[in-house]
Amino acid sequence: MTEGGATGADSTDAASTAATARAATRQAQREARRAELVTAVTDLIRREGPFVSMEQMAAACGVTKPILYRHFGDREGLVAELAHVFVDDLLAMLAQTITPGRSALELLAATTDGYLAIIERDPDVYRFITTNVGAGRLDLMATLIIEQIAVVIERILAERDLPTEPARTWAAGLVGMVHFAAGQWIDDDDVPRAVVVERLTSLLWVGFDGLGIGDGPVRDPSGPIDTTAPNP
Amino acid sequence: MTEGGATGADSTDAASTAATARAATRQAQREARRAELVTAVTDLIRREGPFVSMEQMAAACGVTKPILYRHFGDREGLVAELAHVFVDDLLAMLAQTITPGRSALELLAATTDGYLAIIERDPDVYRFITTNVGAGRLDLMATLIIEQIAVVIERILAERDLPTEPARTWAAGLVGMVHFAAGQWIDDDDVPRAVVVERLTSLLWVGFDGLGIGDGPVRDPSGPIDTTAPNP
DNA sequence: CCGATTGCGTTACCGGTAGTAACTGTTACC
DNA sequence: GGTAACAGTTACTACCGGTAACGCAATCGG
Repeated sequence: MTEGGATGADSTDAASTAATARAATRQAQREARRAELVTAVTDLIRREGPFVSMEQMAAACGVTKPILYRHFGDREGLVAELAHVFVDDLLAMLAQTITPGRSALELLAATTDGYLAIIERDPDVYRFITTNVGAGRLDLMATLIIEQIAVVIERILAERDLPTEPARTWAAGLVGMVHFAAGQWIDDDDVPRAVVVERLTSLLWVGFDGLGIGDGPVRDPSGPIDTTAPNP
Repeated sequence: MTEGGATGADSTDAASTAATARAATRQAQREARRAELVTAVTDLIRREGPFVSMEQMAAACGVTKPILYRHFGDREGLVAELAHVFVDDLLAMLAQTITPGRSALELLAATTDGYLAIIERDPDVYRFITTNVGAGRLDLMATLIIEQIAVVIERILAERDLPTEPARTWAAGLVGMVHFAAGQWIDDDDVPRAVVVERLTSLLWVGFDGLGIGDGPVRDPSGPIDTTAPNP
C-alpha cells in the first residue's frame, strides 16, 4: 500500500499526481451516476408507490440489480441515500425560511410546516423511507432530523440558561409528534396543512394547560376507554 | 343455510341446540388455542428478538406454518393479535392507575408512564409490532391507541366548551411523541423512565413558552443546521 | 356399533425477493 | 498495442410469505 515502488522518482511523482487527478474525476463521475440512480429511483417511487423491489428500481434506472448493489451496498443503503436527500431538501427549505432573529415560535412553526410540506409534496417517497426501516428502532431519516433539532433546542436552552439534558428527548418527541400527526392527517383528515401546523404548534407552544385544559379535574377519564372486543 | 331441514321437528330442535352448544365449546377451544399460540410467539420474540419468520414462530408453537395461517390469516393478522394484547395490557394498567376525578395532568402523566413502562418491559415485542407494519401509514397499535386517546381528549375539550376538531391531530401527535421519545430513550439514553415521563409531560403541559423558551428571539437559529456532508 | 363429517396437523410446493458470483464488453492509460 | 479498471449482464442461491393437497384422529348421527 506504499506509494512509490522501484520506478524512477520524477516519473513516479508525475504519474501519481495524474493518477490522483484521475481518481478524483472517477469519483466525481461515480457520484454523478449515483445521483442519476437516486433520481431515477425517486421518480419510480413517485409513479409506482413506495412498495418497489430492487429489480424494479434497477429496471427504472435502465440497469440490473448488481449495479444498484455496487453503488449502495444493500437496500438499506439506498434508503439511506433517499433519506439524506429528503433531509437535505427539508434543511434547504428551512434555510430559506428561517433567518437569525426569528422567535422560537416562528422557528417551530416554520419547521413543522416545512416537514409537512415535503411530506405532502412527496408522500410516497416519504413512506418509502420511513417504512423501509432497518435494525434501528427509529428510521434513519427521523434520526437525522432529530439530531438537527436537538442541536437547535440545546442551543436555545443554553441561551436561556436552562438545563440542556432534555433536548434530545424533546427533539425526538417533536419529530414523532409531527410524523404521526402527518400520518393521521394524510390518511383521513382533509384539513389544510396550515390547520395541522396551527394545531401542533399551539399545543407545543402553550401546552394543554395553556389551551385551557389544565384547570380542574376531569370528570370521568376512564369512561370511554374500551377494553372489550379486542379482536374485530 | 336455513336451520331445520326435512327431519322431525322436536329432534331437530334438540339437535340444533346441541349443535350450537358444541359450536360454542369449539369456538372457546379455538380461542384458547389462539391464546396459546400468541403466548408462544410472544415468548419466542422475547428470546430471539423482533425479526422472526413465520416458520420460526410456527416451530416455537410446536406446529408448522399452515396452522398459524389458519388461525391468523396472514402475518399481519398475527401482528394485529399481538398489538391488541399490547393495547389491552396498556389499558388494563391505566384502568388501575386512572380513576375518576383525576386531573388531566395526572391522566397525561399516567398514560405516558404506562406506555413507556410496557415498552421498557417488552421492548422486542413492541418493536415486532411497530416494525411489521402493513400498507397503512401508521401501524395498527398506534392507530388503536390514538383512537382511545382521541376520545378522551375530545371529551375533555367538550367539557371545557372548547372546539373538538383538533382532538385527533393531538392524539396522533401525543402517541408519536411518546413513541419516538421512547425509541430515542431505549436506543441511547439510560436515564430513568420517570425522567423521560417528566420531560414529556412538562413539555406537553406548559409548552415551550411555559418552559421559558418563549420570551425573546433566538439569536442564530439556522447556525448549527448542517447541510453539508450528506453522505458519510 | 358403523359411516360421514369436522377439524388439527403435516408435507410439499409456488412465486417472489434480497443479495452474490462469475463472466463480458468497453474505455482509457502506459 | 497490451492491459488494467470499470460498467454492465446473466445466472444463480437462499429464504420467506403463503397455499394446495393430503393424513389422521375424534366426534357426531343413525
